[in-house]
Amino acid sequence: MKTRKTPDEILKTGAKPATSYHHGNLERGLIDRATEVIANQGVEHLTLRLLGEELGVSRSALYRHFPDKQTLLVRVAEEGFVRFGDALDAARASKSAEDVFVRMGRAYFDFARQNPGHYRVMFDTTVLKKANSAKVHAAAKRPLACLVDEVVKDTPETDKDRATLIETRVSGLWSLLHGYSMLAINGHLAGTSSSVAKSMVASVLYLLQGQRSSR
Amino acid sequence: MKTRKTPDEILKTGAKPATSYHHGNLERGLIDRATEVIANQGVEHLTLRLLGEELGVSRSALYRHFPDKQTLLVRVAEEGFVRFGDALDAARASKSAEDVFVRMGRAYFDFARQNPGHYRVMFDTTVLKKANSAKVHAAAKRPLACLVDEVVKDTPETDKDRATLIETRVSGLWSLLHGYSMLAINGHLAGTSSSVAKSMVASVLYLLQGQRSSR
DNA sequence: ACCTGAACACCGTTCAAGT
DNA sequence: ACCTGAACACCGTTCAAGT
Repeated sequence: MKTRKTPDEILKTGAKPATSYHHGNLERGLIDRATEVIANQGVEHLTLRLLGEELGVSRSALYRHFPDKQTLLVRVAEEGFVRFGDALDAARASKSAEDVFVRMGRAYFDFARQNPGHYRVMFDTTVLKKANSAKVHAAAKRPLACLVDEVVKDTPETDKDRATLIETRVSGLWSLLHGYSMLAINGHLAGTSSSVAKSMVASVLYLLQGQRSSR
Repeated sequence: MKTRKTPDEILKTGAKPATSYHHGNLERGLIDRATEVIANQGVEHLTLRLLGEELGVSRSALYRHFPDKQTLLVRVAEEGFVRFGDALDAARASKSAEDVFVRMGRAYFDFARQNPGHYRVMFDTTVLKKANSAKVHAAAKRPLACLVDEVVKDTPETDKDRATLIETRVSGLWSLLHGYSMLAINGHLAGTSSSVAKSMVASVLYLLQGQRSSR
């Protein structure tokens, strides 16, 4: 357990981890290993002692790179938001407007299910609440901005009270996707992985249909 | 801080808490106080030491009534599910079918916002996952059963693949409500309390409209 | 500049001992 | 039967000391 390292890790961190960490890659190693532990066992099982042990480093070595454990988690969340934003952004390349929302819905849901550790840390209150890092807050805005952009495009300018309608549409879509993601991650949704995904897509289309009928 | 007690608490637990706990009301006191702490400060701030201190009892007194801390949390969740089920059930008394879903949506959302501590513990994975209490699992089923019942009523029997449609409709409504609840609790939704509630109701109606159009 | 290792103040849990 | 208080094995964090 103590020296469990995949070939990839050894490659990444150098052949002599105990000394190579003197050259500045411990920070990277801490983030990567923390991400793995969170994904596999959940945030609550991440301890600095275990982290140090697995990287072949003292348990207080972290403090040379981060003010505290919380800040390490903020960094994990930040990288999650960037990847999440990329995934949502990539899903926007589509022809029909309807297809965009289905693709974004799938991208959202897939990211959450494939990166449950990341997703939980990203939307956990305690981690982001008092994070004074401007970077993480900027990164957190981008995924939502993708959703907002597409809703704006899909909402005619002729509408009276257009701003309110847009806000309602965005919060509705986001809530639906966040709800499906959280319930799926926490094992509350019965059925196979693909049947749940089908339900999710159907629900996005149902909601979209209702939203559009109000135009 | 150590002996902070409201008049209500003293009334509930007796005038001489240190001795009255010998008569079997410590279990009740632990659950009530834990509920308050979780609601006000979150689960992560609940410690057995603080709990004992505030109830005027040793930190290990809990173990006479619960196997461990986790089981106390399960009891808190269990009582939450009962009250949650009651709230949803009460919302079902209505004339139009459409109104039922709006009322249930409001009841769901209001419960979550008024009992954020309870709601988080109830849907937190780590608490319920390994809870071997049959009671809590039964209590957890009732709120969802309310939603299922109304969807069943609202889905014509003539439908082909009716079971799948019902499952999709239920998971959609539940995800929408859970998403709105969690995002609101965690402070991710902008706007006033009532404007967010309006958006939530509008989204429920949008989703419902889409679901019904597929009949 | 970067890491170690002992120390500190916490935590949940156990258990012999008190009443 | 119910609770105490010391003890144990953990935890995050600090800091003087090593290289």
